[in-house]
Amino acid sequence: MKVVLPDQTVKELEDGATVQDVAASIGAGLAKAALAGKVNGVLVDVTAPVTEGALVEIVTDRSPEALEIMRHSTAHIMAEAVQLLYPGAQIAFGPSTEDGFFYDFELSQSVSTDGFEAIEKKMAEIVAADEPFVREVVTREEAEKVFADQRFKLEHIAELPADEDISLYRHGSFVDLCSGPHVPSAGRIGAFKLMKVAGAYWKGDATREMLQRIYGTAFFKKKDLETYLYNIKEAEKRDHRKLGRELGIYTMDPMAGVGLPLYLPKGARVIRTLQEWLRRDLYDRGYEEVITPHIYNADVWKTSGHYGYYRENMYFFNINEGDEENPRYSEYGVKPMNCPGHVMLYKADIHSYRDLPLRYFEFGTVYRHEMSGVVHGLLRARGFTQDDAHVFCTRDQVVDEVVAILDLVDHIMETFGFEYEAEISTRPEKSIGTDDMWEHATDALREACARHNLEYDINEGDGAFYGPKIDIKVKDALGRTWQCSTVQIDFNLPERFGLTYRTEDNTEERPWMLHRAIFGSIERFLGILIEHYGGALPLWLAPVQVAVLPLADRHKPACEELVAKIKAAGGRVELYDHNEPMRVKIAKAQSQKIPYMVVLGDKEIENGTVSVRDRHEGDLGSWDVEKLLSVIREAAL
RNA sequence: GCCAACGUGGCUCAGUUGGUAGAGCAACGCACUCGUAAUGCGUAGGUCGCCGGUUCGAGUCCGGCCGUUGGCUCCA
Repeated sequence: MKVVLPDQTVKELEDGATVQDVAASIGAGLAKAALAGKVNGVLVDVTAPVTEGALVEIVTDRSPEALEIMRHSTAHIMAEAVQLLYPGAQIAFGPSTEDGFFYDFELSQSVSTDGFEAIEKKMAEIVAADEPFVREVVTREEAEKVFADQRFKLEHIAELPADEDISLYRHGSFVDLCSGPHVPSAGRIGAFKLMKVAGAYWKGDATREMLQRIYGTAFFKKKDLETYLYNIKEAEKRDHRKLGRELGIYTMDPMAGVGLPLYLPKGARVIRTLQEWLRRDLYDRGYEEVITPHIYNADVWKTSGHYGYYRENMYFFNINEGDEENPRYSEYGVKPMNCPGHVMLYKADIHSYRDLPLRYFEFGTVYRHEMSGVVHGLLRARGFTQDDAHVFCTRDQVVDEVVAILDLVDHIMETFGFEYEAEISTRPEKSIGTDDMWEHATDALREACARHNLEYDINEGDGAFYGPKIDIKVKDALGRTWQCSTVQIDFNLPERFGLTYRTEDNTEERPWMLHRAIFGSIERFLGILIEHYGGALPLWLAPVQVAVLPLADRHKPACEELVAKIKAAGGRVELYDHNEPMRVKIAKAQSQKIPYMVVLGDKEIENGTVSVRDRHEGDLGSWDVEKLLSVIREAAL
């Protein structure tokens, strides 16, 4: 059984304590009450009968686990309220999640957020009534009887192992198939709030019925809920779509088509700066830049296999290469990836083992016809630019190359202060290549991670059909994780395009091919950066680094001179020459998150100084012009 | 693609039970020439996403389409 105790008490007990230990620690009376589920602030599971000397698994009330239990119970109470308010509701699953819980329903009439108030009110009544959660263990036949009118539950029961006991939790009028644990009674539920409704497929299967999912959250303390809601509001202020517009980064025009962002001058500046920054690093690391076409004859896609497998997600078109009288149509496809181009470049020459590894990189803009429902600002667009590279090497060089890529990932993520997680995806069921190749490749990825002291999760069977991969995921301001960097081994394209190299022994060998991207999509990475920094990009990356603010019209000529000097120092600068009071100019520059605002008035012009304001620190006082210029020079690439 | 909600000037939003569109910011003009987060006055700007229906009359009600948002599924 599981007991949730106050944090302080837990410190004195270890897992595996007996009921007597708990009693000794918190006092016999309290323990007895606690184990009976009657002490406020002490959650007690009801999964097992209390017997003297029984082993107790102890969980602190501040532990995530206690919160999870309580949230799951809140989900049950929500489902109870929904069943009372929407008679005939079919219930599906209702687990706790990272920041709350949800429950899936099939209802005769759809719920919208307008219905939340009524549900929350009903939930509050249920909590006030404080009825106990009661666990029951039943046979399959009994369970089928209980859930005779719940088709999703019946389906689920049928899938449970025949010999296994089935546990139910009853609460008030509500009963659900559930392994628990739960709080002892509804009164233990803390502050809760319903958050949103969404559609979700039964069992996550797109071919099954769409259910209505209600999301909510709960905390032990009202204050924690309020903090949570406040944090969401703060995170919304960082939304890259909102900031992207406010800061003049990009825009979307519905006429252009879904998921096709147009980059405004400031957005273009940032993207080009990011590219230039990375380009220099890549040259240092032995990469060579290449440029390949945006469209290819369909034959390329037939050879690569995309024509067969990913046709639906590509943009194909026909063009008349003859004339009106004798039309001769050729089919072309816009590239959804850069690999075939790099493969063709490899094929343009014969290669010796001495050439390897060969590292081609390209800022390649690709177009993928993503499903309409998934596009999301810059984070998931239909057109985007990959910082794509392909490494052609020998079998023995794979580990070193992957290590080098992980080094690069580390350097980039560290520069921006991103925390990231790594995942290795292994061989899926449908895949090509030999066992030996998969084993060697997957081991190479593991070894590279080990050498790099990079911890990773294994995503069994989630590799691409053509090879295993390491994915690197970073978290955005709203806690969502986005895949950025990826390292993939490809058994497919070298084979399909017939790539070879000459070995030391003058035999022909197939090179190994690695795909890798660090930003993944430069535009997506920019979106994540905007949210990460709340729009206040670091000085070296900011589209405008300095705003020059004349105090009055007569100071404009001096300001123009300063602007020229900053430009000459490699700085990006804007002159705020509207006739507005200084506070207005400051406010505007501040809301544009410009790193430095420099004010020129009579005093500064006379002394040859500038008055500098930092977007975070505020007024920095007087600087020599030269000091400002050296800061700018330092930030230049 | 699926479910739901939403769609009013460049942006943020108001518009009562259907009676013929309004504010702030931004823009433009004038005044103010200003010392660190938003000066005053004025001008201009909208076939209320598109198409169809109901009605004497539709921003408002109904249907279809397009788009946006939140999720689900997907992401070579």
